[in-house]
Amino acid sequence: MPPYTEQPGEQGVTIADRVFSRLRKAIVEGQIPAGSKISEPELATEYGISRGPLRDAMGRLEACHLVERRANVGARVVSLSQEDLLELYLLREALEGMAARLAAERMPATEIDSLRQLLKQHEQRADVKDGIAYFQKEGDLDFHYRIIKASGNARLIQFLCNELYHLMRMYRYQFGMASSRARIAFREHRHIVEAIADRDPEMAELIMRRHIRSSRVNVEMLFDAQASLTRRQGQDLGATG
Amino acid sequence: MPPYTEQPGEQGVTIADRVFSRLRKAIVEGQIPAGSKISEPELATEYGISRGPLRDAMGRLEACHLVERRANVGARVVSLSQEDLLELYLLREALEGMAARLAAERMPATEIDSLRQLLKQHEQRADVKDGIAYFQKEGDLDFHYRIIKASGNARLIQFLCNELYHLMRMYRYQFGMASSRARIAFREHRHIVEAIADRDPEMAELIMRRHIRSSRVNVEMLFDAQASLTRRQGQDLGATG
DNA sequence: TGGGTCCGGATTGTTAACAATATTAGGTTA
DNA sequence: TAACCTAATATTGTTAACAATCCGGACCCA
Repeated sequence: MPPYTEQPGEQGVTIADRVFSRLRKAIVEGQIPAGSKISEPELATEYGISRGPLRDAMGRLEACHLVERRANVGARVVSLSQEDLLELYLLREALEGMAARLAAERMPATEIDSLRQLLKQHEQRADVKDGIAYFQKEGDLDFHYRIIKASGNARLIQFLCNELYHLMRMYRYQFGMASSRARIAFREHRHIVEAIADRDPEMAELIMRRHIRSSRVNVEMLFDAQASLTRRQGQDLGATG
Repeated sequence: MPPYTEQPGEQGVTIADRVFSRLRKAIVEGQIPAGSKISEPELATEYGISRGPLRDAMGRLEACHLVERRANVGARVVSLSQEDLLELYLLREALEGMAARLAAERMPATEIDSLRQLLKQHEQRADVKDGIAYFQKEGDLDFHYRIIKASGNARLIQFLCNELYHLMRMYRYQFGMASSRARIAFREHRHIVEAIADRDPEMAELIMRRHIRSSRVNVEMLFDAQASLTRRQGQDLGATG
């Protein structure tokens, strides 16, 4: 009875590949809590493998910033912070702005059509109530994913889609930032596509940057509201205690 | 007689740390040729270590894009291409533009002074003939390094200074792009510092982006000239052969 | 009671042997 | 002669045992 059985979406020829995918999913979705310590022997026996490929997988997780290691001490799942999320938004603003610029220069007309269809799908689902969550969760990422791919810049794609993508997903899972911005974001997406279709790189970059910056500001306000709320709660506790 | 003796600049507590630094240096400086295959047992015996920490080090080298691995096949030193270098310049344009923007917002006045002093040193050395090469080789990187650090964005710093920095150094070593642009580049550096001192983020980003784009265009022209040259040589060979 | 030192347990880093995979050379056949 | 199959070989992936390092608690001392 092998304790490790392959699951869909865990493609990869070597054990380290598969356990990497599996661990990444567990971390992103919070099954292994953020900030928690990871014991190598424990995980190894749990997955029914040896420590060798596990350490390999851990190294890759470290490379995409999902775990942090200290020599002779151990590894912890990365702990998410509000500051870090805001920093990530700045990175995305710069890089995805560039991606939009390049997409406007190079994206084939057929793919632009395909992108328009994607937005139409989003529009239909956005009418449904549950659809908003969907839109925020995966649809938005899908859209950005496509623009990045359309940039045709292998390094840009590699960095955003492999190294940062899962970290962003982790933030979405754990902070769960569904918001009233869904409709506004959707409209911004349409403007971006229009700029790309117009072959206007400057405009495409500008709108994409503003789009991401708006998301950032939105999140920032959310954090501020949260902070003032907890502060008030703290005061209440102080009064009653 | 241990075949492995620590060298300066190879700090790191674990064997994997040290061999990683050492391998990285060897690859960047071309002692291990670009595109060449890496044999694990060979390197392991050469460094007097086992394959375990070597594989660990290889994994990290892969993470910063200096080697490429294929399962059950092996690892090769990354082979540099002109297209890839041009892609890298686009990344830098986006990210270092953002870094300059942030630096203009946050860089302490004392550090701005220090940066001015650095430029003064460059100015003095730029007068010397050998100085131009120095300026192009390390001085330029130093300047950009400082701006990036001054951005205060940990992710930005991490990505540019750890993951991409050594790859850029590798390109400089192997393509050796000293050029007549040294003086122009120096003047652009001064403009960037002025914009930062003026606390003008827009301007700082704009100039930095133009600065990097100019480098990119310069390299592009160099490649074109090179290509037409080899093409002509090919024709000559065809005529004489 | 507070601080410091030392020891034991647990965890990580490292090693060498074992298993599985891909490449290459050689032979065979159409 | 060229294409294909087969087997040998070398390389990588994996495992389990060994060594080095760090963390926590007990003990001692001021």
